[in-house]
Amino acid sequence: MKNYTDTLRSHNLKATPQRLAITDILYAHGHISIESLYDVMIKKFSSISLATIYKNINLMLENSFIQEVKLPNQKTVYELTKHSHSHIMCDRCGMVNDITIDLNAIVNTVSTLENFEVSKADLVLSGVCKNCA
Amino acid sequence: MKNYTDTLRSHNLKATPQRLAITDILYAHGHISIESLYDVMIKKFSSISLATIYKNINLMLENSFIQEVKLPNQKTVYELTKHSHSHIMCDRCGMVNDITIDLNAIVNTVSTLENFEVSKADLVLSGVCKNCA
DNA sequence: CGATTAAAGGATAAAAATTATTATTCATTT
DNA sequence: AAATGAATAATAATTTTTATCCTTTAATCG
Ligand SMILES: [Mn+2]
Ligand SMILES: [Mn+2]
Ligand SMILES: [Zn+2]
Ligand SMILES: [Zn+2]
Repeated sequence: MKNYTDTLRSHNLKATPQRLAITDILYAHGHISIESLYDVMIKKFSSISLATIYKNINLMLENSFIQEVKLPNQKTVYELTKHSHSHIMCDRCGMVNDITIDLNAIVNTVSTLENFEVSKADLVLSGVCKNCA
Repeated sequence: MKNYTDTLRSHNLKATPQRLAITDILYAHGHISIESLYDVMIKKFSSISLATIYKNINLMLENSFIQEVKLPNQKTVYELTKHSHSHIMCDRCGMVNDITIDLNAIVNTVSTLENFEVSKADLVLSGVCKNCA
């Protein structure tokens, strides 16, 4: 398991046990909601406050250490920041996975056609995963 | 201005003045948040309850009369259900506009490559609009 | 129409989610 | 090891959303 101490520090975040745990959990789960994160954290830190979760998640968001993924009909999930990518989400089991798609063609089309300077593309494809099919 | 009485009824919703107003506002604004919707409604119905807004929005969502659009870093907005489309959102002024893009190629690629049965694609391109550029 | 009835609205309380405050504890620097 | 600024836990406060209860009203039918 990777040690995120230096990564946290490089984002101007002190490497506390709680933050290292949050990071490990994000790494292990890929995508996780505040609620689930708290459920996992409380097992390691029996007296952790939900406010600590929120504060850290918000701080990490501000520092772009993590990013949020808003999903249709489901709670927002968070993940460690990685290369730009899209998501598939299963309506049956709730699974969320990364997918890498080239959206350049679309971005270029919109840029010129709409005269809109695109800086980010958030795409979520929902449907039924292979396990649930 | 279109009269939505029959449209509401066809979705099994009684055509009350409040609902007709909500519908008109959605039509006029295109995309609107709960908060803004309430601000506009209170001008017409000085004693309307925020709960009525929520109840109606949730009902209309269930009946697919309207749909919600989740946006990065901004509050969820709602719009009248129309043909499937994507959105551009300006990070400066908050503008949200519809765009029509053919995502079939992408959907097909993902379907086969990931063995995932796609039923919906939610795409939001954020950046800077022409007015703010 | 005018009565009937199921549904909707308004007021309000309650619950859930998020943010703010503050004393205490801890990570980092010296 | 001590100092210090930041993070945590506990808690309160705020915001957002849903539930309840009673009144009002839209739709139906004679
Ligand atoms: Mn992801
Ligand atoms: Mn739209
Ligand atoms: Zn599934
Ligand atoms: Zn703009």
